[in-house]
Amino acid sequence: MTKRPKATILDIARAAGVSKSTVSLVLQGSDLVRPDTADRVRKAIEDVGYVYNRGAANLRKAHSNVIGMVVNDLTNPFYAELAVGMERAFQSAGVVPFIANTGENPVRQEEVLKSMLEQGAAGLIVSPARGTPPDAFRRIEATGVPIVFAMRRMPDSRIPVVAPDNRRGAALAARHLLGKGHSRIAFFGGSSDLVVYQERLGGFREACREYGLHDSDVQVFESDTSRKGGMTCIDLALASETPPTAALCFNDAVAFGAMLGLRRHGLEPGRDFAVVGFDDVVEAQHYVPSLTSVAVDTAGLGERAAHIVLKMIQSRTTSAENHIGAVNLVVRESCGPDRNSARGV
Amino acid sequence: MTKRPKATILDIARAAGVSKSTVSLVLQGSDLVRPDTADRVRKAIEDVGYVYNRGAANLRKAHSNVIGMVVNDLTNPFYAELAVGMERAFQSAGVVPFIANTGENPVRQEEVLKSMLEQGAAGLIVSPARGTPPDAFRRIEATGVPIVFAMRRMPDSRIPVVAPDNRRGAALAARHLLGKGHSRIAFFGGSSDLVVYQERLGGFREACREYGLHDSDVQVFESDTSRKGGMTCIDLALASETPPTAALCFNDAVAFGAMLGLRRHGLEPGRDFAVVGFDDVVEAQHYVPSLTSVAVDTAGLGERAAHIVLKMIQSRTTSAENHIGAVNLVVRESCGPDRNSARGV
DNA sequence: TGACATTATTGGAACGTTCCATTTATCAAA
DNA sequence: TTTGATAAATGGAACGTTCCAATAATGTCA
Repeated sequence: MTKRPKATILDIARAAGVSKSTVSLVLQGSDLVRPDTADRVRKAIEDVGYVYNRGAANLRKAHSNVIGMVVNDLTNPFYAELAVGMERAFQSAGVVPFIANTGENPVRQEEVLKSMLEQGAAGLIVSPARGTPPDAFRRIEATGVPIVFAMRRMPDSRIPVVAPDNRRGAALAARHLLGKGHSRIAFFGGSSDLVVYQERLGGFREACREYGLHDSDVQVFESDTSRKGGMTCIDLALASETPPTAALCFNDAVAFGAMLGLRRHGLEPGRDFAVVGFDDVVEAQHYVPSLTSVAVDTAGLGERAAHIVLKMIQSRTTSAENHIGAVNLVVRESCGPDRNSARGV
Repeated sequence: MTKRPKATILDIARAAGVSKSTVSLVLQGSDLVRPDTADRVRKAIEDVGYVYNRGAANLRKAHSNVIGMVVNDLTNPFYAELAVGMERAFQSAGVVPFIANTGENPVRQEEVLKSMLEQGAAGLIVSPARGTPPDAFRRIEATGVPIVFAMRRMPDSRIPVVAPDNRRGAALAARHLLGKGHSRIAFFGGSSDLVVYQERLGGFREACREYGLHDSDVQVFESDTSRKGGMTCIDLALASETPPTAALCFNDAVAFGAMLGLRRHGLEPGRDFAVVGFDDVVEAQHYVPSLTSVAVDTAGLGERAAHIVLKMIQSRTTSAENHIGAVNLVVRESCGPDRNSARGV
């Protein structure tokens, strides 16, 4: 419809009878311009329907104001929550972050990161896709753009990380299960190419050892970190010679899947088989039976990550402390009652 | 760390022993440059770790390649699915969309849209926040940037819309319930400031009239479009003098909430009270009881919307046909058996 | 009133790219 | 060879902003 070329700072200057420099000052909210002139300029801006050209501005300015968050799976409510936490922090800092989804696809991730960089992102928060090659972030590190990993991390990278205390969380959950008297216990879901997996499994194994189980006694089933993956795990577990009676799942999605699978086998989660999840997504408490899970304060970690990049940008550094968030086990129905009625709660 | 100023096209030119124009041509994949020269240039690009400055380019070029999707609530899996559908379409077109969340907040939405525009967005897909003022998009229309509404729309706006056939979907669901013999039936959730609400409620009422019910016979409870809202609705409904025996819910979130609420009242959804949702999010089939819902092909609509903006951008027009997507009722457990055992099915 | 300090305003260069009009290299045919 | 045509490469202006140095306007005080 509107064919007229978009208005620039010069058009405004003309309309308000001032120079482009003055308009620029007004745009930046400088107090070097007399209030009534500023008003006149603002009015002109309004009148011509001017839209600021950030691209042009960034050409001169040191910093752009775009911050990108690259997440591996937006359909997972867990990451959506993370994104929302970050947004909150950014909002109060007056910046609008751009979110991009990689759908757990390293190739897509590459494209997305490239695009963010080209757009002149001032900072990046990334939860890397599964299977990201080790050198994927070298390029970015070289550019000096502040970047932090959230929730997930790369094997040995100097990029700061914001994540929950996976090891401790898993140990907490495992101890709870073991304390209930389960002796054949399994770990469901995830795969060893994820650092998070190693941490969680590590914590799990640690707790098992504390209770005198050998590594060979605990069964571990890798799978997708999805509902489907959880169903696969339970199928395999129940088919084994000595089926476990309890499982800690890599995340809540896997746990939901496992519970679904149990029902399919005619077993009731909680009563016949104890299930514990990880992440404590909102659904966990509403599910039937409600899911015992390790709460990690997702949104809080998101906010934290946002603050860290913001600070990195401001102090133009590329390094920061890692932040390992506290975790706690929230016990609900899915982990069932004590097995060994002799023991305490 | 890296303090060296970032490389420009000129640095590459120097390194490759050509002119900046040649580098520019290579960057654009032009075939006007001799293959071996192109290779030399590409090598130089690689060597210096050059990152393309899209801002600078857009200053000269007509179109940028950023497309924004502004969604009202990313934590709602329904909208996350929508976003993913769009991404798929954009990906195969080689563009990286930027997602921004408004969290159902019109003020935030304003900021987000402004930012997208300033960034030079070539096109926009928006599902407007609840309570968006009627003139919120006038600014954007004036700029001539292609924009389409997805899932939600504004009262009377000429902006093209991609949405499911809400009226028909609601009618379908209501007829199913009425056909089962329910005569006291309610509509749960949503509020009249949403066009979608009016459409769904309209279809619902239409079906009720077909079955001889008066408008006064059907009970309507407005609420948040969330789980919490659903719980409120069921509380109110059960407290009424003539409680309904079935409800169509504004969306699946409300339906989940209603089912939760029912349990709290000692009633079993499906058996004691029929619940039908809308949108058919992935959880619907996994819930216990599984939720009968109106499927709208969310991701498909997302793709559709993406294609439409893409076409609008290409043909530099600001108008397009609306797209009303087909819907169908997927019957599961939550709507229970027939009431009147004399009747069919 | 003049001189000076202070406050407001301004012109021009620069940012990194694209695109057009040219120039230069290459190749075929005469 | 020379010529002409075609292919390849190039210099410079332009895009819309910021920032600096410089100028113009205003205010203060003797």
